[in-house]
Amino acid sequence: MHNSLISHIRQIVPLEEQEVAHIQSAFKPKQLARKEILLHKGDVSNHMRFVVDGSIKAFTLNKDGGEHILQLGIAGWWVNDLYSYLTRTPATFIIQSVEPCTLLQIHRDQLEVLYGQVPMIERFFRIKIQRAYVALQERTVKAMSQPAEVRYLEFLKKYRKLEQSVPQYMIASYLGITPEHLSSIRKKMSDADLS
Amino acid sequence: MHNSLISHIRQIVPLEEQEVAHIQSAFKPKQLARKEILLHKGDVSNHMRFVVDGSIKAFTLNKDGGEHILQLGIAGWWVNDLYSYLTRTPATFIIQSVEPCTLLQIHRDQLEVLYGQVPMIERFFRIKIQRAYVALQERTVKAMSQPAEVRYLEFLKKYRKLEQSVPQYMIASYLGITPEHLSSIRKKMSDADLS
DNA sequence: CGAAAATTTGACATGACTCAACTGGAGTGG
DNA sequence: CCACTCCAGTTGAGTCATGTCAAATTTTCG
Repeated sequence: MHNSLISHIRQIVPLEEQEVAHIQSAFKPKQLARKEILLHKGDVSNHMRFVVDGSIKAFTLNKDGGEHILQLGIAGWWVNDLYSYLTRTPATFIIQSVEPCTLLQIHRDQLEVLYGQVPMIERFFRIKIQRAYVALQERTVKAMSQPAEVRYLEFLKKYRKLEQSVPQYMIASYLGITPEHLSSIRKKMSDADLS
Repeated sequence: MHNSLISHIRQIVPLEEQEVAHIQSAFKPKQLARKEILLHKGDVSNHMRFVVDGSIKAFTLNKDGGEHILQLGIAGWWVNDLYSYLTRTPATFIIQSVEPCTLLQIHRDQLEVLYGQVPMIERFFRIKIQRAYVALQERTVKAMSQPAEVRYLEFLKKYRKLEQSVPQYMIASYLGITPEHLSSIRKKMSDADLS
């Protein structure tokens, strides 16, 4: 069984050995091929999803068919349309694997049962959701106040691993710029390095 | 006593008459003069705050002293550093009145008591927080994908009243652009109207 | 009324996008 | 193993979006 989820949860809340067993049987593994769609726009998201391996994205499409990536996920990350999950309303995002991907997911109903067995899990998710909210606030402020180059540098600092796991044009989409523009930023940076 | 809070809550959850009384005694009115600071950066936010009248903003300062407004609030809105409130950590935002302002606020401890008296209130806040999250997601995507003129037009449609209640340079800050740029967008729009 | 703040205006510089062409690597089928 | 194709990434030219700065004008508030 995958241990990364357990150690991930233990970074935030303590767990008894017996509780670990409950968690491991409540989460179901899910394999995704490359570019497989996990959640379609308009469907209700009924699972919380943890990435064990591979990479995955959550995005919207504009009317010209262009992607706007809201979330990128690799090993150790949660990916979901949280609003759809919490409110049982149709998803506004599409969730799709980038590379072949292994997830652990738990259904909403099963999670309710798990809350009874492992009370700490409720705290764990409350904390994760709060952190997601504040991270989004920070990203919003920065998207509006900092030029793309600065945002890219911060991205590199924070998500070094992610940068190596997803193609560059998706990072551009995540940053809210065109692939060409990101390319020119990278060129400018490497030119500056040589001097 | 102010009734706007009660009718606001009743738009989302039903309330008995007795519950209304509990709510009204749990929330305390607070008067603010113009430009009065309600929450300093670094303090912990201990209240949920509902605007009865006037206008108020939540913002960060960059190193040059420039404001970045994350939230604007007028009558009928909630304004808070939600993360600080939820996690009892130091606030990253400053909350300050724009115009003289009347709030109704409830302390965290008092809210716990109120949850016992009026269970619907817990659902009410859960729904409000979820909506805040999805609104922020939408704003983030649009900040990165749409030009300032489009964002301003959407702002006008959604927040007509707000536009008349706060100075233009704050709207520019909320939109993530300079006051000069917003001014030129408005000029272009009014020029186009005449043709 | 007078001072301070907010808004407008215009000239200029930089950021970012579009489009088109090119490069280079990863399959794929012969 | 080679030629071919496809796709990601790069490059450059031209254009539009947005920021900076300074000055003029209007509004607000004491």
